[in-house]
Amino acid sequence: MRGQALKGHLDLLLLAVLSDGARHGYAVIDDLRERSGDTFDLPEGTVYPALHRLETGGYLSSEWSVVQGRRRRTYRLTDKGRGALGEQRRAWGEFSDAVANVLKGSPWPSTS
Amino acid sequence: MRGQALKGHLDLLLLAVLSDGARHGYAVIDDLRERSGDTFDLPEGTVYPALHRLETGGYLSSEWSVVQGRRRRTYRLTDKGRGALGEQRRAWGEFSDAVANVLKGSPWPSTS
DNA sequence: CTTGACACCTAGCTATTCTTAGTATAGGTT
DNA sequence: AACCTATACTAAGAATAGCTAGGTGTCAAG
Repeated sequence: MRGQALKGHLDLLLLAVLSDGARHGYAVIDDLRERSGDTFDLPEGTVYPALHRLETGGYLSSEWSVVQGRRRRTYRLTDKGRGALGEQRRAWGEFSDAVANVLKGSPWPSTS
Repeated sequence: MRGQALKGHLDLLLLAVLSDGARHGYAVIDDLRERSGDTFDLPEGTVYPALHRLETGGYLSSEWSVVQGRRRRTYRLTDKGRGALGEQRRAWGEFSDAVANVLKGSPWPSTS
């Protein structure tokens, strides 16, 4: 997963993971990696700022706690966030269908 | 299709359209719009520079002609371009599968 | 007491698309 | 003739947002 294929789709992924239940940032990263079969192994510098942005936008709320001496910030989807997830899912469906339609016109190479 | 969901996927789309046969830039734009069901209605300022970039990279070759008084630059996939298309298809498949896997974990909203 | 996993943070860079504006021909309309 | 629309290409700058790279600190294992 190099390149910037993620652009514009990161929020969808984060909201989706958090719609499963509240999690702290590090756990979001782990979950995303596992659920995607190692395809999305995102750096912290990508995920933390994105979570902050989503919270600022009112899509997430957060709460601090301390577990075994380590501080954690646990994020939870707000109603607005849940609504946004639905919209982003819709947009993803439209986008991926459109790509599929463009691709299906052209032939596959001979199994490189 | 607002936002920058396209980032990182534009080359794939252009190569796919051109793998169907040589076309000039304007025709690429039209084709993309039609094939995607109006989802990808890209501005010229997006497509032309991208075609130049692909040609500079050796993925496309171009040829000038004049049709009804208007000059046209017709682009054609090179072998390198065809190889890149295969690789980009693979990458798209991996990407979209990964997104699907992340999404399927979380529940759908109640049909907004 | 050093290493590695856990857990968080931010400033600045970079890549790429989009915006905006311009050139030019052909054909139709008023 | 003047004007508009569709066709067709181009360049320069703005804007977005993810990534790099660096930093803080805790805990458990070797």
